[in-house]
Amino acid sequence: MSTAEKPAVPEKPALEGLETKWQRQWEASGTYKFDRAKTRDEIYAIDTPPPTVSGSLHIGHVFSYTHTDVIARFQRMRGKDVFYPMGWDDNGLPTERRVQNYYGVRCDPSLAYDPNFQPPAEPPKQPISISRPNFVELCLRLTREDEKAFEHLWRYLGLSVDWSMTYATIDKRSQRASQTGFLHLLKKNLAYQLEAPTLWDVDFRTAVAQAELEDREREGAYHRLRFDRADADSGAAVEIETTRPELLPACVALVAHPDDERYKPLFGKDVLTPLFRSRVPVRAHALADPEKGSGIAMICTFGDITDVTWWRELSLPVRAVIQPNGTLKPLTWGDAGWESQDAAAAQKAYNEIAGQSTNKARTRIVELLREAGALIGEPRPIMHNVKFFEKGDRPLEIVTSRQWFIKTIEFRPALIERGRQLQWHPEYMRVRYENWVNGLNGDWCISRQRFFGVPFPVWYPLNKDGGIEYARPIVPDQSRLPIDPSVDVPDGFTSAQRGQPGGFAGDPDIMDTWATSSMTPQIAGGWGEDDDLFTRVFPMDLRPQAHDIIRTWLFSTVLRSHLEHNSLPWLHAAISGFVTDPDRKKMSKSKGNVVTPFALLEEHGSDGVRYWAASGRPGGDTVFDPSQMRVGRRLAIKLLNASKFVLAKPEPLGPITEIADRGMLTRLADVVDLATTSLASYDYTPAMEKSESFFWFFCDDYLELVKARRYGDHGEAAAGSANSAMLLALDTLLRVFAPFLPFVTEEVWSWWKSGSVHRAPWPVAREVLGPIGGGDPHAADVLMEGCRVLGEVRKRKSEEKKPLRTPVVSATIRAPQQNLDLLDEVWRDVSASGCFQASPRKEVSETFESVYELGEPEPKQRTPA
RNA sequence: GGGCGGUUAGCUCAGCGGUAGAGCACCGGCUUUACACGCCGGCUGUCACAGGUUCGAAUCCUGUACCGCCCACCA
Repeated sequence: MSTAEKPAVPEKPALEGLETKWQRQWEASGTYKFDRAKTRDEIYAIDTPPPTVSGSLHIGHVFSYTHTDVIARFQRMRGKDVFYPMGWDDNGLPTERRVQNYYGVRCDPSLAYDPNFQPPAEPPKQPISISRPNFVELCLRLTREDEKAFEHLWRYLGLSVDWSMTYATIDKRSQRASQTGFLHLLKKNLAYQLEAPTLWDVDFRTAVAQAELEDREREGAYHRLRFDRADADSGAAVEIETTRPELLPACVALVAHPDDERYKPLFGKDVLTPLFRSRVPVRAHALADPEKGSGIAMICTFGDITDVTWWRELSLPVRAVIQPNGTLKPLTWGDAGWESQDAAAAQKAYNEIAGQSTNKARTRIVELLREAGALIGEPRPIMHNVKFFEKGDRPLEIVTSRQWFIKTIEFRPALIERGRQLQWHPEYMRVRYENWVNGLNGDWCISRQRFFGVPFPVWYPLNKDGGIEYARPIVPDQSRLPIDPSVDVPDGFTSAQRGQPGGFAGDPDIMDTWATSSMTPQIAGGWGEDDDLFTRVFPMDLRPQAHDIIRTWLFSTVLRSHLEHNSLPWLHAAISGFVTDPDRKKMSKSKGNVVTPFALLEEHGSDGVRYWAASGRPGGDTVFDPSQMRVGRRLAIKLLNASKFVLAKPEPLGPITEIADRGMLTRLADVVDLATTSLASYDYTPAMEKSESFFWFFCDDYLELVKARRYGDHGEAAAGSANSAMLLALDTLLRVFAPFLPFVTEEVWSWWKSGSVHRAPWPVAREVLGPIGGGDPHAADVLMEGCRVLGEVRKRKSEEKKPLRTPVVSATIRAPQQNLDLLDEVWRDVSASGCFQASPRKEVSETFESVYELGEPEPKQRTPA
């Protein structure tokens, strides 16, 4: 299938419509179909990031997914069978939130399923409460719509995905993999359940993981409070500073540094909390910072993570006041755990804040403290960082609840080692991973008190009194997975026994979205259900992703693979940066600076947008820049037109003998080598850049230089040499550009070749140099000298404001001997291209000060051949 | 507080030990038989700053400043 009989070169080639035309053709021909008959070493497997379908796609997605596609296309042309599925992340809170707003509904798990429920056409002001199954149905309905829109965009962008291999993080396969993985961990005692203080979002009313935290700067204030000594004989008081005085009723101790001379005498002694008159000990702990506040802090259950550490390490009692909804719980002072030297006064004070949110309670308790004389001075306003759930609106609290955890902390050294085995692109991103692993302060909490997600495949027996026996979970046989314990019944029970004493109860929680996403290599690779496929693709070759989710997605995937398979999930991680606006801020929906990607693809062409994306180096943030897209579009158009010119004579017409042709191919071979090296090392940017600059040289200098000869001005052999050389160059260039500009290269390829350029072999220098018997650096020097002189002539004509076809009547070329010698060898082409009417005088000179005398341009052109 | 990137022409960036580069923008030309969605030419810089290594530094080392980001037990 060398060349077609007659090339179908359009009269006026254009980019418009190529996206639609070729995405259809690729689908019809199965161009990107994965061939599962191949063995692991013949396969290049990609663990695609499943985009969150409930969010909208923005230009950042187009940017980073293009990078992956460039690599995929390169590897495919290198002969690998590319395993490139697409996933959709439809699991979790973002979907829930979108469904709530889109349909105007709220999930109420206590309601029964209504098979006839249909959401109203317009979301009502007052949300409708619906059952969990109804809610999940709406989630699935909406995500299906979103997924269609995403796929449409991806196809239009030209991602070379095998679209028969999509998965969604909520689908049956994902649920099965997710639940299987969980049960394995449970069996190996690597997953466990614990009632413990947990980071808690009071609006979503769910536990969240450390990886989902973010700091936000908020106003706060230092309040200096006086604690009296409990021993009657001592009047000396202790002063502490706190930003959260409303937690005073939850105070269980004071703490200072063991070496702090100021407080040493107090260690082991008791003090009384103001207002509530609870007796609490003064303790020593190395985490207390003598420089902060007054050097002594109050420990509450629980104000922050440090409180949890102190509480655990000092074996302090629990005195919790924050409820799951963020308000202070009602309680009776004087009861066990709530001892007070003056229960009546404590109760009176507490009643002022009970049931209130932390903010309101804070305001009120400050007034009470002031009245009681326990507030020293006035609160001093400060700005400080407060921990938030990244999707939340109010500061996180710490609430004690029963949650599932995956053991993480004990594997830190092994995980660091895994990170070192992984090849990072760019290399410095490894540091972020190590920072994260080293900073972990607890096991991974994977349970969420939400509705749309993968349920825990666990039931619990109920004892005679109907109490849940958490210590004896009932798990299903693997063959039953996936299951929903709120619907399915454990073996040996009947559904009538649900919730009955002596019966069973399903675990009500769902898994954190990352608990499922951390298994994308297993899900996409068919782990547990198509093990033949799995062994062919796992461990995968590439995980492409952005740097903001190293601590979540990348980390958790490495962890799960380490625990499940004792291996890395992939060999390479390619980390892309962000798209920023011109002020260097990340473009995001919340900042209101996003641009709809589809409009950009239509305006600049997918190839144009991909060109801009490919200019962003791995790991580097890139400015959103439509002018670069225009440059890419121009490049694509230039490819069409140059190809049309080259393909005017689509058959090689003879051996490549002319020196300019040999020089051009020699330079091209260098470009091929460089592009290959750069792409093979995941550094696609130089490949694009060098190919592009060579191509413009090819068009504007080389083609102009040999044009006349190619038209036959110097005989058939000379014309044939040019023709054969430019055909070979075009063939090579189309393949080099194919990963970056898949549409235009495929279009041109179709004019004269059969099959897809994207299945053509990646070019190698040997093939380019074969017809000229190897590289010829001298020929390249000759070519460049010819171009240099041509440049001088053009400059002269431009300065004289004359057309380029203006003849050079006479010339004196001054240059070093070496240059003059080179020029001699290519003079015929230079003379024709520069319109020299006579041979120039040549003078040896160390400087280049040639003189060109211009004549009058010929009024009439010769007719085309 | 610790760390990672970055700082080169108005803009976006390449160069990473040997006389400062590209594209865009801007200005001036040119209907040249592939392309006016084009072509030719021009203008533009104490390579953030300060030291050091070197025959020679944008390039290597040390420090400083600023920008962006990551991490941290921020009472």
